[in-house]
Amino acid sequence: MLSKRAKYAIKTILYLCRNGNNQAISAKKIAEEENIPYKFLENILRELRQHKILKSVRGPEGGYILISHPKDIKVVEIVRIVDGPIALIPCVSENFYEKCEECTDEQTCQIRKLFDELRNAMLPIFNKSLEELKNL
Amino acid sequence: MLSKRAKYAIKTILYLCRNGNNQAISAKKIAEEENIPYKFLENILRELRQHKILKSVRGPEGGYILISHPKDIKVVEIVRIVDGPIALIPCVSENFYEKCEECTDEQTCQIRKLFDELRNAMLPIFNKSLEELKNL
DNA sequence: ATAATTCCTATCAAAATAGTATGATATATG
DNA sequence: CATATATCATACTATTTTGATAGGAATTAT
Repeated sequence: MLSKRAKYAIKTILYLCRNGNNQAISAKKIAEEENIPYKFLENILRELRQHKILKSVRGPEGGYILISHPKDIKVVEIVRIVDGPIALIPCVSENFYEKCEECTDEQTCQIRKLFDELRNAMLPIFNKSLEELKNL
Repeated sequence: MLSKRAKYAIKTILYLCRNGNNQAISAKKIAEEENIPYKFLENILRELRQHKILKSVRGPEGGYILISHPKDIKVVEIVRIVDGPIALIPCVSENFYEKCEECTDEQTCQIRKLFDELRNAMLPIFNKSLEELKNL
């Protein structure tokens, strides 16, 4: 399952997309409009800023602004930042690889092969840009 | 992520496949051979039995036997029994549908559209039979 | 009778998830 | 400069899910 954190993150970025990236939009406003718990959103926004998805402006009239154009932000980036791996088992993850404890031979593991296929099927969907998502 | 429960379940069924479905195989043996905690496995086996994936024989020389031929058992069945929905958000699940709390309009929700596409991309992979999985 | 097994319910511990609290820091504006 | 409005940072808490264990009852081949 996608975490609420990730869902909120995507919603937030979609919201920022819709509102142009000229002026900063405050966490408060995003929280109200998108129905996201304010303090929880703050955490998410900080994480997105630290990963250079958006930048912040402090003080009154401050808020958050997307760094890149929506066409250059992929859904997969957001999900990886917030939720971690796309793959459903860690031994087929590109970005968060981990060996399975009990697995004796990765090369012949049938479960691994299946979930590798699965990951490859999922990736093209996750690779869509926020621009494409907006126009779905 | 796939739960260990689901992974153990698939491994168990693959093990039963390999050993033919003539004679019952005990939980003890499966646990040892496949490195699954015995008591945890018992729970999983019971669930699979209750869902008619396998049948049990009690007493000495007892154990578990697959009910159907591996070609007639789909990975997706096992995952749904053990882990629940395939879809990453509940509002696009066929078998475990739930409305998203905050969503105002499902028809226009872009996140929903994306995860519906995702689910449709995942399904063909999950629909493989255990027989196919064995021969991957 | 015995031992090997499934069957069942309850319980537990650890980890992940979702959210809250508190307060420091920065800054536009009057 | 004072104030109000923001972000920034860390730590905490509550709830749910996951992974596993405990203890014993019921069944049955030998």
